[in-house]
Amino acid sequence: MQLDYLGDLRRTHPCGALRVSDAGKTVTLMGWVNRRRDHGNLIFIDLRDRTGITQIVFDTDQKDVLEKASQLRHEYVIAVTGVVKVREGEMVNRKVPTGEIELAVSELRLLNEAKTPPFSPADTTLPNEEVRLKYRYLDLRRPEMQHNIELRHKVALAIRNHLSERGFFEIETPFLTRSTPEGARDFLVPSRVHHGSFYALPQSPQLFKQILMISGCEKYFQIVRCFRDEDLRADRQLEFTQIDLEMTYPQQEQVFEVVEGFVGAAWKAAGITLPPKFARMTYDQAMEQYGSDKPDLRLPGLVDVKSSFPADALTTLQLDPAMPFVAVRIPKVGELSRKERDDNKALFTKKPGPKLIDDLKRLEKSWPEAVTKIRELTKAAADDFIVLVGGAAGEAKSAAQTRVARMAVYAAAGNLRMELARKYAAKHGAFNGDLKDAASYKFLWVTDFPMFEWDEEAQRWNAAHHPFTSPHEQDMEKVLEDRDLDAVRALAYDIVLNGMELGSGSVRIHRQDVQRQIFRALGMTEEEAKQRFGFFLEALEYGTPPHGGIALGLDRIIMLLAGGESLREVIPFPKTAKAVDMMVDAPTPVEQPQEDQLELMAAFPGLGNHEWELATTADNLLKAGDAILGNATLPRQSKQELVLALLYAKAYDDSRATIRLAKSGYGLQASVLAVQVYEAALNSMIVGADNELAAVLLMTVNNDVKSLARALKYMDLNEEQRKMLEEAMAVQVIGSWPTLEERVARLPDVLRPKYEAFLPLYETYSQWQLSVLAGRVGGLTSKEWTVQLGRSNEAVAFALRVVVDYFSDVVRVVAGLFGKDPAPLEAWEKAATKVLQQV
RNA sequence: GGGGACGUAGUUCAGUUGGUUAGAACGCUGCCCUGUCACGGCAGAGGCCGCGGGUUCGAGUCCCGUCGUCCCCGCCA
Repeated sequence: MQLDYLGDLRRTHPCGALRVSDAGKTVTLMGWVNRRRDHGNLIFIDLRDRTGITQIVFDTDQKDVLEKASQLRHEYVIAVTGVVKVREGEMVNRKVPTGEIELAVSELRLLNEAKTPPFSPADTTLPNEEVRLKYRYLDLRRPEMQHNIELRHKVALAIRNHLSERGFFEIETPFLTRSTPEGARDFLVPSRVHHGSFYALPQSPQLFKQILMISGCEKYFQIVRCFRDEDLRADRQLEFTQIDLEMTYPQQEQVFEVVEGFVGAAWKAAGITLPPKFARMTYDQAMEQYGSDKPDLRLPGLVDVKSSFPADALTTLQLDPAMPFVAVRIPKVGELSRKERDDNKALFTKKPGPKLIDDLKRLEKSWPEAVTKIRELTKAAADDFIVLVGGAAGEAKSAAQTRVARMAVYAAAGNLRMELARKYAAKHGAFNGDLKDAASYKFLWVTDFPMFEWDEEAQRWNAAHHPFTSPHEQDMEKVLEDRDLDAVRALAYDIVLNGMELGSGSVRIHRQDVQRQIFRALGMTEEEAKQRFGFFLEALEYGTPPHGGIALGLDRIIMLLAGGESLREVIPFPKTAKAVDMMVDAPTPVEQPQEDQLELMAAFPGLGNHEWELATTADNLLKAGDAILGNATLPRQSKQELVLALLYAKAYDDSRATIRLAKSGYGLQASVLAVQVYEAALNSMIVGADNELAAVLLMTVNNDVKSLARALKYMDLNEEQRKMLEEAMAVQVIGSWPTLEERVARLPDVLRPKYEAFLPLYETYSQWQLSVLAGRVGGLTSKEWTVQLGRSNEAVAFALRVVVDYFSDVVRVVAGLFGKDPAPLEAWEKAATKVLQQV
C-alpha cells in the first residue's frame, strides 16, 4: 500500500480531548487504528493515542477518501483532517469521554501500516504474560498500561516537587561502585582496567547518602535504581526504584513528617487525599497485637484471651501459662465444614512451640463462660470465625529463650491470621476497598525495632537493620557495656501499608566510638570492619553530624495505586520470574571477538590466554555434544541404553562443572572433577564394548596425569591453601562413584561378562588414575606436594584438556550406540585439535 | 535448590472412559452492508495438540523426561 508523507501536517489535538464545545472546528488528529467498523459506504474508525479515543467517520461525501479508509487495518498509523461534528440521539456513545462528538474526515494520510499484531491493544482479553512481554511495545499501547506509566510519572514528579520545596536536593550517586552492606547478592561488573577486580551495582545508595550528610548536603533525595541479584517474585524485580532520602539533625518524627508529606503528595497526584498523619506502633506492640512487624490494619488484630480461662484450664489444654494466649478473628466467614477446618489447620506453622486450638465448640463444652468471654473480648459477631493460639507447655527452657518463644507464638498467630484472611478474602471483603478511597489505605509506622538478632546457626548477633543504625539513646549504655543486647532497641522504623512494607529507614550512628562498639558486638574485628567500610569509618572521624533517613519502594507504591498484582504492570520493561527480558532476550551469551574475551578473562585472575581458549573450546564442545545427543532425548529402552544415557549425563554435568571451576581459576578442584569425566568416558567404552578404544584411552589418561604431576611444583602449604584443599576433597567426595564391585553388581546380566573382562585392565590403570589426584591432593597435608592451589594454570589446563579430550569420546561412543550422527562433532574437533596442539 | 498451576489455530479457551477427519469465539482473507461503537451477514484460510521418549492395535488424552510462563517456599528489607 502507498504510504503518505507527514508533510507539513500538524496535529492540532490529541485523540482524547475533543468535546461538544469543539463542534465545527477543523482539526487534525494522528494516532493508531484501534478498531474499525466498516459498513461499506460508511466506515467508522476509533483513532487511538495515549490520551484516548475519537471516532472518525468516512462516508460517500468523499469517495476517494472512503476508498482509502477501507484499506485500514489494526494498528495502522494515520493522520486525519476533518470537521468536528456533534452526535445526536442514538449516535452518542456514553462509554467514552469523546462520545458526544465525531470527526468527519476530509483528508486521510496513511503514515504507516502494521503487520497483523499477535494481539491488539484494543482486545478485551489479555494474552498470557509471555506474549505480552515479548511484544511489550504492543502491550504498552493498551490504555491501562498508558495509565500506569502516566501515574508513575505524576507520582514521581509530585514527590520530586514536594521534596524540592522542602529543601531536599536530588543528588546522583554512582552505579559502578563497591558492595554496600545490604544482605543481598551483588551484581558484579568486571573491570577492564584492573584485572581481576569488580565493580558492584548498588543495592541501595546507603553509604553514599550518609557520606553526603557528612559532606554538608543536609537534605538529600534521589529516585534511584537499585540492583539485587536475587530470585524474582511478583513484587520483586532485579532492578527496582527507590525513593531514597537522608537528612541531618533529624528527630525520628521529622523523618516521619517528611515521608507523610511526600506520600500525601504522591497520593494526591493519584487523586486521593490522605489524612496528614499515619498511625504509629512499636515493634513489640505490632508483634503482640498483630503477630507481624508489618501489620495489616484492615482486619481485627489478635486479642489476649488468657484471662477468660480459669487457672487450671491452661494446664488441661497443655498450654504454657508464661506464653501468650490469643484469639484470631476473621469476620464474616460463617459456618465451616469439618473438612475445611482441617484444611485450615495446614495453614498453621509446623514449628514446635505454638499450639492451635481451632474447635471453639468443643472448648465451649468444658468452659462455656470462657468462650462467651472470648466472644465479648474479640467483639465477635455470630458469623465471625475464631481460633485460639497459645504456647505448648514445656517448650521454652531458659529465660533467654522465653522472649524468642513468645514472639514465635505471636508470629504463628499472625501468620495464621493473614493466611485465613487471604483465604476468606471474598467473604470479609476487607481487601476489596475502592482504589480511590483514602480509607482503603491503612498506613502505619512501626518503630523501635530490635537492634540485634541472634543468629542461631552462626552463634552470633546480626544487625537487624544494618550496622549503621543507631541504638536508642536510652539503650546506649547496654551497647557500650555489651550486655542485654537482645533488649536494645534501634532507632529504626518501617512504613507499612496494608500489610506490605513500603519502606525502611533509621537514624544512623554518627559517633565512631558507638560504631566501633556495634561492630564489636556483631563479632566483626577491627580489620574486617576496616576492610569492608574503611573509607566510611574514616569519614565518620571528621565531624559527622547526626543524620538519618529512609528509602521507599516506588514500584510498589505505583502498583498499589494502580491496583496491580505485580510489579510488571508498572515497570515498562520488566523481567520474568527466571530473570529474562523476553523482548530483547537478555541475558545472552556474548559473541566474543578476541578483545572482549580479554576483558572477561581479566575478571578471572590467573587464567592464561591458552587456558581461556581451552575453556571456550570446551564450552563449545559441550554445546556440540548436546546438539547431537541431548541428555533428555536418549531412548532408554534397554538397560544398556539406560547406563549409557546416565554416563553421558554424568560426563556432561561434570564437564560443565569442571569448566566453571577452571574459569574461576580453581585448577585443582577442576582437575579432581575432570577425573570424573574420563571415568565416564572409560565406562562408556566398556559398556559400548569398544575394548580397543578403551585401552588406548587408559594409556593417554595415564600420560595426562603424569604430565600434570610433572607440571606441579613442590612448596609449603599455608592456611588458605589448606582450606582450599578441604574444598577440593569435598568436591572429590561429592563427585565420586560407587566402588567397582558395586558397579559391576548393578549391571544387567548381559553386560556383566564384558565388564568383568575389563576388570584387570581397569584396576591396573583406572583405579590408580582415579586415585592419583585425590591421593596426591591428600599428600599435600604432608607438605610434600602442592600447587599454587586454586590458582594454577597448569592444573586449569589439565582439567580443561581432560574435558576436551574425553568428553568428545563419550559423545562419539554414545552417539554411535544410539545411532545418532556424530558428524557435527568433526568440524569442532578440528578446531579443538588446533588449540590442543598449541601447548 | 524445592513445591504447585498452566502449555491445543495469531489470541483466549473447549476437547467426555484412550477410538473416525481436533472444535468454538475473537482476530485474519474475500465478498455484501450509510449510523456503528466488542457493528452485522455470507464464504474461506489457518494446527509438529511446547519438545523428546515410553505404554498401547490406537495417545491432544495415560506414564517418564525436558523446555517455557506464572505463583509460592528457600533467598531477598
